[in-house]
Amino acid sequence: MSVQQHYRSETMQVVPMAIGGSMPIGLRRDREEGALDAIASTLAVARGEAVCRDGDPADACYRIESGCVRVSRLLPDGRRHVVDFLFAGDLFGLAQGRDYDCTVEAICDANLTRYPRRRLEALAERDLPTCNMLRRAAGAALSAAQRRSMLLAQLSAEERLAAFLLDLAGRMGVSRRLPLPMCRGDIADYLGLTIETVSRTFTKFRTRGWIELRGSQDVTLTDIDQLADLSEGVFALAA
Amino acid sequence: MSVQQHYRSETMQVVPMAIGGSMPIGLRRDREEGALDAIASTLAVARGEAVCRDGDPADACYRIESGCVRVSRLLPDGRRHVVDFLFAGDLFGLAQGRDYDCTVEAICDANLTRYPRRRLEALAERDLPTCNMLRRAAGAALSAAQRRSMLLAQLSAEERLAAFLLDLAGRMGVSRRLPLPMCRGDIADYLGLTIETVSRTFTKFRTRGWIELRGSQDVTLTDIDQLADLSEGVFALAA
DNA sequence: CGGTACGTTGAATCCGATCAAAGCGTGTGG
DNA sequence: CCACACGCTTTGATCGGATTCAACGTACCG
Repeated sequence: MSVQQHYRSETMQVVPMAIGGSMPIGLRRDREEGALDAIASTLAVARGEAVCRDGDPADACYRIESGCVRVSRLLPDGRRHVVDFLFAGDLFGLAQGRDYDCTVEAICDANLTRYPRRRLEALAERDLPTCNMLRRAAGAALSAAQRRSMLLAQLSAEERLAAFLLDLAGRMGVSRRLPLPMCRGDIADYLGLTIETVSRTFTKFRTRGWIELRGSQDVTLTDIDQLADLSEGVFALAA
Repeated sequence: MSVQQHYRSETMQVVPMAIGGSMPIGLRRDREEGALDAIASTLAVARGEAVCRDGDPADACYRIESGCVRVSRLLPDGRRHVVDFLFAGDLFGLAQGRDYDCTVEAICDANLTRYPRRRLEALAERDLPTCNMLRRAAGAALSAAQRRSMLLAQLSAEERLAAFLLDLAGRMGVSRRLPLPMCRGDIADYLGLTIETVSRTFTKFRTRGWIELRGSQDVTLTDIDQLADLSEGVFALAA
C-alpha cells in the first residue's frame, strides 16, 4: 500500500500548519491570484538562514514555493519547540499579534513569495475570494494542529515517529523513499522527544525491517502497513 | 497578581479551539449578527448529553451560549483524547469533512445556538463580514492549538496542570476561585496524563500552598505567581 | 590530519504509568 | 433513616519507557 493511499483520506490537498495564528496552507494558484500577485514579491533563502525571528515586527506573510522551512519557538528556560515544517504550497506569517511569535528558518534552500501583511489583510477584508481562501486554509491548519495535539498527548515514541514518517511522506508527495530534510534534533523537538529516543526508534524500525536507512537523512519506508498500524490512524481520522 | 492580568497579554478575547477543522471562537454579537441570526436556532443540552458524535453527518455548527462542553475523540485502540473544553462564546462544528470527527458532550447544562452548516457556509461564501469573522476565529483557534501542542510536547505534568489552571481561569473569566466543570479523567485526557498523575499533582500544589481545594471541583488559586512561573509562559507567548 | 557537528549506542536514572486498595459523596432503595 | 452501592478521587507500591549522562562513531571541511 502506498503512502498516498493512506493519505488520500485527508482533505485532498496536503495541508500543513502555520505560525502563531498564521496559517499554513495549500494555496492554489488560480483565478484570484491576480489580486494576490499584485502585492507579492519573491525571496530566496539559503539553508540555515532565518526568514523571521521570534519578536521581530510581523510585517509579512509568506508562501513556500520550494524547499523546506522550520518554524520554532523557545520556552523561557531554553527548551525549543518545533511548531512545524513547511513545504511548497504552505503559508505562514498571518499572525494576529504585532510581532512574530516564532522563528522561521530554511532547512533547505528555499524560495518564498512574500506578501506584505497590511496589504494582505486589507485585501482579505474587502476581497471575498481571498478571504475565503484564507478562511479555508486556517480551518485546514487547525484540523492538522488538533491531530498533532492528539499525537503528542496520547502516542508513545514509536507511534509518534511512525505517524511522523507517514505524514511527512504524504506531505512531500513521495510513496516510499523519503529524503528527510531535517536533522534528528529537529524531529525530536517536533515530536516532544529527545534526540537519543528518536535515533533509537529509527534503529528499532530498521532492525524490524520497516524502514531502510541510507545515511541518516535518506529513509525508505519498506513496511508502510506496520507503520500505519502503529500510528493509530492519527492522520487518517478525517477518513 | 490576578489571572486576568496574566492573560491580558492574550488576544483580548479569550479564544478557545474547535473541533476538527471547526473553530472555536469568541464570536461577538455585533452588526452582522443579523445575517447569522436569520439562520440560527437555539438548543438546550443537559449535563451528560451529546450534541453530536464522531461519525455523524456534520450538518450544523454551534456556538456555546452558556455552560461548558467537552470535545473528544477516540483512537482506534480505545484511548480517548479531549480536544478541548468550550465555554460561552466558543464555536465548534465548522469541520470540512462530511462527518464530524469528534464527539461533543455537555459537562454542564448548556445552551447552544445552532447554525445549519450548508447555510452558514453559503453565507460565508458571499458575506464578507461573516467570512472575515470566521477567518479571524480560525486564526485565533489555530494559535491556541499551537500553544497546546507546545504544552504537550515540552512540559512536565506539573507544568501542564499549572498552565491548564491558569488558562481555564482566564477563559472562565475568574481571578482566583475556579469552579472546575470537568472531572479528573477529562483533565487527564486533555493534558495527556493519567487520572492518578492529575490527582497527585493537585495534591502537590495544595501541600505547597499554591491552591486550595474545597471538594475536587472547587479550586482556589492562592499563588498564581508560582503557577505562572511553572507554566513557562506557554499561554503568555503572544505577549 | 585535527576539528566540529551530528548520529548512534550503552548504562543509569527518573518521571509518569500501571496495578491495587482504600476514602469519600451522593443517591437510591429497603 | 440507614445501608449499601456506585462513581469519582486519593494514595500507595511497583513497573517501565523515555530521559539523562556518557562514550564512541562517522561525515564533512578547513
